[in-house]
Amino acid sequence: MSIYWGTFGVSPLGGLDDLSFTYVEKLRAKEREKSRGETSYLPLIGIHPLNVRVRFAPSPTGYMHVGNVRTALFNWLFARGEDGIFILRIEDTDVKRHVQEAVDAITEGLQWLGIDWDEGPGVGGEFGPYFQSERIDLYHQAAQELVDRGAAYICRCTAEGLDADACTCGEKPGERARSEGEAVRFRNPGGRTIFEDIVQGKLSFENDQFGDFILIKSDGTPTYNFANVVDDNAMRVSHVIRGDDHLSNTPRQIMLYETLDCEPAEFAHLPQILGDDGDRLSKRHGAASLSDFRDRGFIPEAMMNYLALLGWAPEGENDFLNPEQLIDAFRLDRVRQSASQFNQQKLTHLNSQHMENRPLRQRAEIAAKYLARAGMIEDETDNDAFAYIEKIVEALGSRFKYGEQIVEYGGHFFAENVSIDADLHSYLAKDDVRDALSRTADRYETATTWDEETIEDIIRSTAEEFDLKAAPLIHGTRVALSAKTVGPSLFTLVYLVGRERSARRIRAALDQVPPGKN
RNA sequence: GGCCCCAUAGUCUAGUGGUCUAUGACACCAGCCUUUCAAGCUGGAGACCCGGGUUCGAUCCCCGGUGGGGUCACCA
Repeated sequence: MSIYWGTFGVSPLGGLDDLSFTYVEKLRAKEREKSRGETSYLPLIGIHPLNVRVRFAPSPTGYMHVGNVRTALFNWLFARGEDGIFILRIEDTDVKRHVQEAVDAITEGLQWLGIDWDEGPGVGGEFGPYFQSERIDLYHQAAQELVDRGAAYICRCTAEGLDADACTCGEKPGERARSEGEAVRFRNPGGRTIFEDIVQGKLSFENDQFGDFILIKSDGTPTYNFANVVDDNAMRVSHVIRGDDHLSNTPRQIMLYETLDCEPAEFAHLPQILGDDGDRLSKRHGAASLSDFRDRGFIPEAMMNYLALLGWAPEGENDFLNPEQLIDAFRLDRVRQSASQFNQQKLTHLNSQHMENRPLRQRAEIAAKYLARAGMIEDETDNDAFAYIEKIVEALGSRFKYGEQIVEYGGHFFAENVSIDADLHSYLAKDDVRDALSRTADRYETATTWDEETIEDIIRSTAEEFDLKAAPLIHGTRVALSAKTVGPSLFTLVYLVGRERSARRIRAALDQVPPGKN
């Protein structure tokens, strides 16, 4: 008798023979008895004595969909919170050759977000390899084991026009091995599969509906469901946390666990993430890829915070959490069952909150990067330029909510002139304002000191001189200097634009904008 | 269509068989602050999908309906 796959046996894959499984095994046997006759699996939430081992198992598609990122995040939060192991496994059985860039997109995305893995590409681990394309022999071994036992059979029917029931080519158990061009089918035992999903609750499926599904395709590669179970078992995965689009794969997988004499993992199926229009999130929504957000200057801790809030909520009323707090607060059994829509406004809000927690220097570095990218500064590492950027970012304060925004709010600091849109001309139309503006330009140039106090004094006293309130002069100055009605404190703005340049911009603005009727 | 899942404000959500007159956040509106905007503070508007049943009492439990979603591959 060969027990390659038994939980207690010596597995050629895992190499561990852990007798501590005995306790839970007994309890589960009891549960099984209760649901006699049916293929039933009821996990024992809360008393699982195994170490938590979870995995994120993406297929390398070339980019990181935010839905997948959220799945990775929940796995990671759970692992970190339970002192467990987080595994990264690449499901590339379908990929003809190893696509390095596609794998890089995954690892770089995770690293950027701050998700690290204990086993997987780059770090190894004792349950490797962690690329399915390198585990093909293992799937064949497992499939042959099932064929030998009569739990699966070799099928050489052509794929076209064939449903499993019509395939009559089942051999006697153990008769021979699969040869080139043949598929291996699972012999569906029928009955029902009942299991308790940590998120979705108790679920029940009729097994017959899945037919005799394929384990090994005729080209020799394993199907998703089969490779998944073989790997999850070999890697001792204790909890399978994945999107709920896999819900109906679960009974198939549990059947496989059972016929392989393995203890199924516990399952937690996460609800979908939808676009802001309620449709499935896709490229069409502009930002379905993690890199879209990274490129626009959203910061990882905010992204993580927001993603964690999709389908899950912490206890209490505070949802502004850093990664450490998320790990602390995260509970798998508090995950919701219904889909949620992705809301960029909330993300933006959280991003600005997390930005405020970053030291000025870091915010300035972010700004420098985007200014350089937009071609507004030559060299983002230049010290003088950086010192200036720091002052601008400081002045902008909470207005600077994510990286890309610096171009809009701060771009004019790096230009000689600004162009004033017609709808802002009214700020510069009145004669008394124009005269006062002209006067302040002169006074900037002749001032003996140059600081914000001096600037404020010039503006307020000039306003008085022309019998104006300070506000219209202030507003006119802002438009003349920045071509905007919003921005930092005006006196800071003048100071940062600089003495000569402020004077030049004011005069240029008066030239550019024709006087209007008072 | 079969199977499966889901249903609290525009969005993300908390919540319980009875002070639920339903929690918090984003967005929205108003006020305060202020030179503008942002931020902040204060206040405001805004929701338990529908119909039955169980119950003294249902947002909560059960059934049905409706709506939404997932899945039905030799894709993952």
